[in-house]
Amino acid sequence: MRRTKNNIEDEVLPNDQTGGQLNDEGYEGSASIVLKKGPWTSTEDDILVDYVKKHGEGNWNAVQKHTGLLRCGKSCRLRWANHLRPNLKKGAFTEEEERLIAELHAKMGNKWARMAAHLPGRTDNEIKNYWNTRIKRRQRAGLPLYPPDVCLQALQENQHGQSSGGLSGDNKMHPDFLQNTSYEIHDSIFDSLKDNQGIMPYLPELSDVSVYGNMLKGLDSSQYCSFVPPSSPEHKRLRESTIPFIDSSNMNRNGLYPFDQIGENNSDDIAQSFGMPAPLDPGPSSHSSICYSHSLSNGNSSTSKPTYEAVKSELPSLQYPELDLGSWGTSPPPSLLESVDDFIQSPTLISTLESGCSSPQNSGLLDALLYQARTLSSSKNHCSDKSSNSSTATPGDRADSSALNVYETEWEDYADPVSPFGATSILNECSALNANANSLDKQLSGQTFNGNILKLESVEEVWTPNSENQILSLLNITRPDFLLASDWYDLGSGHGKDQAFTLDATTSLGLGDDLATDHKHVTAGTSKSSEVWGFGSCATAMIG
DNA sequence: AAAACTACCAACCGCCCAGCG
DNA sequence: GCGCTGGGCGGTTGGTAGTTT
Repeated sequence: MRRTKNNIEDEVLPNDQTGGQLNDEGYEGSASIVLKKGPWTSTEDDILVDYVKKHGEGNWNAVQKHTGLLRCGKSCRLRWANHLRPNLKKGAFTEEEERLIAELHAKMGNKWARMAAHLPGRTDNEIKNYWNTRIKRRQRAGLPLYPPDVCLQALQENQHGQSSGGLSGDNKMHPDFLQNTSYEIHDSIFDSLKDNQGIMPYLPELSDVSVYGNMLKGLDSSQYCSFVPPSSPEHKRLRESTIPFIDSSNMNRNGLYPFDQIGENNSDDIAQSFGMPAPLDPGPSSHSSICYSHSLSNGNSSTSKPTYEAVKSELPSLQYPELDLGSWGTSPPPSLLESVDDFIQSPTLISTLESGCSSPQNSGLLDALLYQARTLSSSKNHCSDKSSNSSTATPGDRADSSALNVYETEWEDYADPVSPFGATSILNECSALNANANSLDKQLSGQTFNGNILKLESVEEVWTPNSENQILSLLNITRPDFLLASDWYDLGSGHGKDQAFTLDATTSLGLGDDLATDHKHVTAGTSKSSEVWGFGSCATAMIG
């Protein structure tokens, strides 16, 4: 590609390049010099290589001075590091490398440079691009991003590592330590499960944001399935999209609150809104001020300690993975965090929602819900009653949604009529909340999901029962993310995204395996379906 | 066969951070 | 504390190749 392009440029640009270099050579300080951007030509490469041979690496800004190369130092550095330095390994990644990348990503998250250190001849950028492509490809194929054995290994290592102290709550760990305990996420997840009767895998038992975030991220994909180091110094890297504290002004144009602004307690509420019991009584810790840094999503750590600053999420290139259950095969559900950012950062999501909730980009919430539902159902067989009639769900579900029935029609257009289940209940809630969150605040308080926090502001600030903030919890499900998860299921339904979505949404309603089975039936015929739903057993097994 | 579309990928850019003087 | 430099990472761009119409 580039080579080709460069070759072409070599034919076209040399005069320009060489001429410019010659003319300007030695006058780097001149304001008239305009550094070149874009693809490198072979001539430029030669110049740079010669320079490095003579002067060695480093001091890249001097390259232009010494060679007249019209490239900035950084460009020279990148060119050298990514393309010109010796021992670079070109070509497709080998299976061994792929596996290693998966393992490393499970441990490190999106620490491409660190991963590259383990892959001689490969660059961070190369790995990143590969991974991002992998995410798309595998998710599209309905395959788990991480090999099962990698996940298991991660889990084992994590558990082993955490037994020595756990990481939760300590985001000041040295990166190396984090790396060594890179699987703490899993550990935390499962510890949490154990401690909490395994009811709500999402709910971090501790106020460890990273744990929570990673749990949400799950084992799904790249960042979605990455066992990102729970914490790292990089929480500082919170950048753009810092969302100020929640207030009405933060509602988007659709009247939806960005998930980021929702307090952690929402998860409980959300779970309850689906007829789920309050997953956990996290105790004081649950109310601990937690700022779920969205940065978790991209592997950047997160801070497990409470923070009072707005946080921004950093997502990998593929921030809108077309999640499919297959990717869950060995992992916890994908994180809601991604969905949140996606929603916030991607205007297309809004439009998509408006156009029918068919966005392929947001599935985190549904994944989470599905995961919850399955976990819940597996842990509580009695919940299977719900699954028999999803649309009606349990009285609790009904009760939760009943308040929202008023808005049911609003979502009819979005609900797939084919759906035999109560997917509409979710939709109803979504619409209801969306339409009149304030009015429902009191009604539904305590009935919203739990564990679906994407990005949290300081809980102490955000979560104030009976306050406006409480509304936010309800609004969790109003997020388009929640409705836009169809892509996960696209793998099974093929063309029927809407249908698939509806079914899955139903499943997410705590309907459990029965519905999962139904869904499986619906998606039958595709090799993906079994894999997708294999997740349930896998997740259960892991939880167990 | 050709156009249109899509997926993939290499490469680059911008922002940020850490280290150093 | 400030500026410089190197480095990391997310996101984007644009070309190529494959597929579909």
